[in-house]
Amino acid sequence: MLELAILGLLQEAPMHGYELRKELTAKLGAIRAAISYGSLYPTLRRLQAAGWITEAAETPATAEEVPALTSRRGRVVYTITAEGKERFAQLIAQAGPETYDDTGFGVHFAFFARTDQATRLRILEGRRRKIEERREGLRDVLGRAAERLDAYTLELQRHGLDACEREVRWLEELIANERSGRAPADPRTGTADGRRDNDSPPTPGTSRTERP
Amino acid sequence: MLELAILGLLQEAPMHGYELRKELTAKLGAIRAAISYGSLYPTLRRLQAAGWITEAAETPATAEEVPALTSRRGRVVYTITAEGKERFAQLIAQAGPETYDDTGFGVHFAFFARTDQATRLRILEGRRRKIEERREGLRDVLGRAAERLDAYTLELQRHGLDACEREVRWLEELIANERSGRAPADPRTGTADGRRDNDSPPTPGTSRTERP
DNA sequence: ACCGCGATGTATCGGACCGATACATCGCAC
DNA sequence: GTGCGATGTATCGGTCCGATACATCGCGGT
Repeated sequence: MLELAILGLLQEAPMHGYELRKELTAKLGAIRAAISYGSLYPTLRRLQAAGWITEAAETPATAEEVPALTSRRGRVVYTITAEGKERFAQLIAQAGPETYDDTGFGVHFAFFARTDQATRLRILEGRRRKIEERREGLRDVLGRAAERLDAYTLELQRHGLDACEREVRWLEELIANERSGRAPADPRTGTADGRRDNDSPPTPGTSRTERP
Repeated sequence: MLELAILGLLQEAPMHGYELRKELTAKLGAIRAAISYGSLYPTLRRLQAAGWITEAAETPATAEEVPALTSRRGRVVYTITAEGKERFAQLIAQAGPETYDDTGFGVHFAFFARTDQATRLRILEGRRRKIEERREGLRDVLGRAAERLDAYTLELQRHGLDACEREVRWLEELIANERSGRAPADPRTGTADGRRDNDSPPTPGTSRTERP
């Protein structure tokens, strides 16, 4: 999963580790707390060994100019390679079971702007199916095994069930949006989106159900 | 986390691995998919080594009786020890930072029936604080960095923000419930904390906001 | 003039947990 | 009588996290 996220982010710009982590946190903040360096750096090493990215020590340009003064330590900048871009496309397109778990889905979704519509649809539907299964499991427990569990456990299940139902509804909206008419596209690619004010708003479903 | 969950479950009854996994899945179904045997068995071994639990091969009672016929393979039954119960109480009471992340909180909450009220309150408030921080982070991104992100990523953040707000509200209810007397509002169970077993722990709040 | 301190930055290590896999038994339906 | 799904125990490689260590930079306080 980290591999996919890194490849996706480096496609926007070369970055060094610290920066990468910040961008990762900003992009995936909704689904995971913060990527640990304990996973980030080994993964970067792995990607480099595989040839998907290259790492280059940041040179302060014209090394002749400023020899050792303010020596500009470290700062390894990572750049994605052509093979890396291929790898990213492949990872995006092929959907394993892990594509539909919480983290996997979140990462895939975060890069939907780089994903073709058919794949987007496939992933959204796969996710919906998975959440529906979880929902049924919770309903079963709440129905059949309710008296075996204490009130707190039951409340936890209810809260989880609620979250499932809500997510299914959210996914339904996204799927409907994806099917009828085109979807919100990355403004940078210029496709299907000129202004984003009130004309064919690219924002997916209006899931803003305000509290009464 | 697994350690805590196993200790908690074995306090209700001795079990063998397969059973333990099923109960674990039923109890924690709202927060994690299913515990892997790849974590369960090593953890059981670890707990046994530490003396928190004992394992005993299931004997078909009166081994003399039925010697080798239908030989009743395997089936190692795990039982919690007195030290294990102490360990459980200690783990429940002491709250580290991991107590407030998604999984940690879920597990702690699932055993609130075995947790004293002061600790419950502390955990609920810690969780609320953590979620509020996550919420602020998401608001920041949606406010400040909105134009740097594509529509899908933004939608993901919005959905996450929505979930945060919802959980904070849920926690508020639970906290209020926990504070004002012990036994909340649900079904009239009469005595709140009089009888101690697994019979009728204080039922948490009615967060059942039905959808029209 | 000096110092601390928080942000920036790279990196490793042990441990928790998962997914795949292997293997054996039981009851039951075909 | 045979396959097949549920029950049941167990290991292995790999991903990721949390703690930790260490170094530099710019800034404000004294």
